[in-house]
Amino acid sequence: MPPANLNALRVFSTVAEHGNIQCAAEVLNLSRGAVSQRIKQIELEIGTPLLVRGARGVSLTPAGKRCHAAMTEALAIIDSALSDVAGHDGWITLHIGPSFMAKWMMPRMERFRKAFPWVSLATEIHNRVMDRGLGRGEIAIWPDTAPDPNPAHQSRHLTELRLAAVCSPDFLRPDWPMGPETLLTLPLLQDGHRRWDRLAEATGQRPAHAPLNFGRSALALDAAMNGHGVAIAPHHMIEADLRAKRLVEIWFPPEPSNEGLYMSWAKEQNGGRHLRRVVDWFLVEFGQGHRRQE
Amino acid sequence: MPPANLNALRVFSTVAEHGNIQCAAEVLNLSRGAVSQRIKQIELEIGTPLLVRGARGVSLTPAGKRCHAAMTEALAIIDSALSDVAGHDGWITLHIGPSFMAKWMMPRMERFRKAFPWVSLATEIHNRVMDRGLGRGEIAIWPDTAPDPNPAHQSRHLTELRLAAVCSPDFLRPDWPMGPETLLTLPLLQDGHRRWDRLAEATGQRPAHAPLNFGRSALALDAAMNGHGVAIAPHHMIEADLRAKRLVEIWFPPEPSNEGLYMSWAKEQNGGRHLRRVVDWFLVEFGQGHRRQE
DNA sequence: ACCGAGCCATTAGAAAACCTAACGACGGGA
DNA sequence: TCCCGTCGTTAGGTTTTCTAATGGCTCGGT
Repeated sequence: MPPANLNALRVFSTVAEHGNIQCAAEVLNLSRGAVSQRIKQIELEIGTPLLVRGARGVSLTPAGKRCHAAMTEALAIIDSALSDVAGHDGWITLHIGPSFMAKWMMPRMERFRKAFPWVSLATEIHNRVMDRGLGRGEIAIWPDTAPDPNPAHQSRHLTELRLAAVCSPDFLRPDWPMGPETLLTLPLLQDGHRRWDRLAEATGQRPAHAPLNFGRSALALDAAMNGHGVAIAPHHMIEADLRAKRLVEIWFPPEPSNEGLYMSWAKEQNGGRHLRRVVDWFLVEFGQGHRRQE
Repeated sequence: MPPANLNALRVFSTVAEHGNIQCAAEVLNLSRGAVSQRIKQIELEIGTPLLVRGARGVSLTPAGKRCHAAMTEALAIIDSALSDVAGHDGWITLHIGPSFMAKWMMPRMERFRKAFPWVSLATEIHNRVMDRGLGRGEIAIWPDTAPDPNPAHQSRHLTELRLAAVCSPDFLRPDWPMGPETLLTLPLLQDGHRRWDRLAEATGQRPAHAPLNFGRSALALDAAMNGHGVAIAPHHMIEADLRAKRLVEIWFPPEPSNEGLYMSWAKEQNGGRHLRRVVDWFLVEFGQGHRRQE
C-alpha cells in the first residue's frame, strides 16, 4: 500500500464525526466538493469504501468505523504532543478604539473566531492612541495621516477614511438629497473629531443648532439610528448598519479626508506565524488582497 | 494552533528515524530540498525547532524527540488500521516471456521495487503467449501485430520491435560497417523467431553457414556476448547490454518490423488503483509519458 | 404524484502546495 | 588547506488541492 495521505485521513475523520459532509466542510473551512474529493481519494487509495452516502448524510461502513477509531486515537496522541511542544504564540492582543470595536470588529467577531479557532484574542480598548511600543503578538489599528514611523513596527495602510453623513431611515425627508447648506440646518450629531464643526468652518457656513457632542463615534451613530439627527462617520464604521438598513447615507463631504486607517505590529524575527496570518486576515477584510510586499 | 500538516509530520518522523535528511529523502523518494522544506514548514507552524542540523547529519531537540515518539505511536495505529481495512490488491502477477524477463525486466527490478515497495510482484514466465484471459491484478506483455482483441482487457502499445544485429565488442572487425551480404557470411545466432532465416529469404541471399539456433532470445544474445557470432534481437532486449558495452550494434534491418510490444490487463471497475500505477510505470519506462487516454 | 429541500458527486479551471535542480555554506577529516 | 559529506535556500515547473457551478438522488410535504 502506498503510504496513505494523512491529511486526507484527517478530513475523513472529521466527516465521520459529523456524519455529514456539508457540516464537516464548514468546520474545516473547505468546500463540500473538496471534502468529497478527498474522501474518494482515500477510498481509491485503500481500495475499500469507507462511508455510505445517503440522502440524509453519510454513515460509516465497518471499514470506515475502524479507520475512524484509529484516526481518533492517533490524532489525540499527535495533538497532545504538539500542544506540549508548540511555542504558545496563540495569544494575540488587539489595541483599538471603542467605536472601531463596536462598529467594525464586533460584527466580524464570529468570522474571526471561525478563521482562527485556535487563537485567543484579547481586545484592549483605548480612548486615545497607544503611546507605548507594541510587543510580541500585539496589533494596533488606528486612524492617522501616515504609517507608524516606529522602526520596530511594521505598518500597513488599511483604508481611506471616507466620511459619510448618515441618519435613520425614519428620519428621511422627501426633499433628499440636499446640499450642505440644508444639511447644516438639521440636528447634527458628532463625536470627538468634531467633524461637523470643522466642516462648518471649512465652508464658512454656520449650523442652525450647535451640534450635539458625543464622546464616542459609536454613541453618535446610535443616536442617529434612533432618529435624533444626522451623524458623520468614516465609512468602515457604518457598513454593518447600512447593510442592516438601520442607517442610510444621505451625503458625502466633497473632498476626501487626508486620514487613513493604519495597522501596526511588532516586527518578528521568527515564529509569529500566527500573528502574520491574523494581520493578513485584516488586510483581506479591508479588501487589500494578500500582497506581502514585506 | 492551526491543524498541523500530518504529511509533513510523517516526513519529519522518517528523518528522525534516520538521523539524516539525505537518507530519509531517498527512502521517501524525494529530493533533499523537499524534505528540508517540509521540516522547516513544521518548525514554523509549531514555532519550535525540532532538530539540530550538524555537519554529520541531524539530531533531535527535546521537542523533536517528543514529536517523533508521538508520531511513531500514531503511525503504528493508523498503519495497523489501514492494513486491516485495505483491499489487498497489492499482489500483481506479470506474465512475460523468458527473454523479456532476462533482458528487460531484470535490469529494472531494482527500480520497480523502489517505485512500488508495497507491491508483491509475481512473475510468471511463459514460453508461448498465454491463452487464458487475465484476472484481477494480472498483466501480460507480449509481442504482437495488433492490440489484444479480448474485450475484457485493456491493451496498450509499448514500443515497435526495432531489430538490430549485435555482437561482442571483441568480435568487431576492421571492415565494419558492412552490408547484409557480408553479414550473412558470419556465424549467425538466432532464436525461435528465426529472423536470420527470414531475412535471408526476404533478400534472396543465402547464409554462408546455417545459423545457430537457440530456444530463447536471451541465449542467442549471451552467445553473441561471448563472441560466438552475430545475433539479431529487438532493441528493448539489448539496451542494457549495449549500455554496459557487452554488445555493440553493427547493423539494422532496412525495413521496420510490423510487430510491436503490447501490454494487456483486465479492465477494472473500481479499486485496482495499484495495478493502474504499475501499468503507468511500464508506459513511462517505454517512454510513453502518461497519456491516460482511457 | 409532484415539487422543493437537503444532500451528495462530478467537472473544469484557478489557486496553492509541493518537488526538483542548482547553487552556496559549513564543519570535520586527510 | 583542501576535499567530502552534509544542510539551507531559491526560482521555476509540476502536481495536488480547492472552488464554483452543475446535475442527480432521496426524502417529506401538498
